[in-house]
Amino acid sequence: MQKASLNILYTAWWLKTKMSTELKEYGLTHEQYNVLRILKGKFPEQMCVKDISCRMIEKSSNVPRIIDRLVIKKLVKRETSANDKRETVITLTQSGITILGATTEKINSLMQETLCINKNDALQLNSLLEKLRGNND
Amino acid sequence: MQKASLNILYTAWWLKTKMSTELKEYGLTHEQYNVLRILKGKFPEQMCVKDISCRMIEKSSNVPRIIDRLVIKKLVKRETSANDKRETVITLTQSGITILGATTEKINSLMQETLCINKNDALQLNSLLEKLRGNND
DNA sequence: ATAAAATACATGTATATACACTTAAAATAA
DNA sequence: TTATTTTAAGTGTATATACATGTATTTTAT
Repeated sequence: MQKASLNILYTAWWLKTKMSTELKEYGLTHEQYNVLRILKGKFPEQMCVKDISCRMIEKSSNVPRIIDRLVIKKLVKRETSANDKRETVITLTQSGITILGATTEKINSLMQETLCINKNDALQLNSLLEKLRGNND
Repeated sequence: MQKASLNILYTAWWLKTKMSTELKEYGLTHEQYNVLRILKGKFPEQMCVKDISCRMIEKSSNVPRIIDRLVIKKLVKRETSANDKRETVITLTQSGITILGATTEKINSLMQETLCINKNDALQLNSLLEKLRGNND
């Protein structure tokens, strides 16, 4: 059980490292990539910061600051919402869509090549991880 | 496969968060706790920074700076090695041993209480994770 | 023995995490 | 309507990650 925990933590680091290596080629961090992917999921709709936050893998991510960097690179646009002036709505730019397409392809083939896992194993792994967390969230 | 990756990343974050909550009570971060545990593994022998580094879960951890904080809290002692003046040898202090004992107990019972996994599942999970990484490291 | 290469650690920088606090705006209560 | 509470986002701080660079020491090659 101790070992399983260490194994999960290590594997997560291993995965992140592999992915980050690919992403670096496009000047993206793993977290910036996540935000872009979340935005893509709703595109062409806009999303507010809160909605992005609650879809992040790491729930304590500081999304406003990740967006700062994406704005600098002109991969997203940030505007105050018209309906609710507290909200900031984020939109993927054309440039963001393009870079996301290229990186997603890279990441997918990385997965195909380096993850030694078949469909059954993946299903079993998912169910074990969910069981471990007690399916509480 | 995509889902399995996200599941691993999420579960690692979930685990870290649970552990950090316990550790905070003792003013330790997850990474500081890891360093203390690694030192404990060799105690009463000393360890140099390099040997600690290569035992860290996240291999890119910046161990000198984690040690900075442990030194400030007087949980470890840092000295230049007599044999090789390039090396810095780190020793657990009595205070470090005490705090590590208390936190390890806390962490262990946290694991017992919150991880819904039995021996067989743990073994299976370990083998799936190792398979996924291709047993390359 | 001296020069070159390698090693161990420290340090600098950009980004991220974790969490507290601030501010503006909206929702609710009085 | 006005006051209070809640919400959304931004900002500040400490710590960590990822990686490049610097510096002292040791090893190796010449």
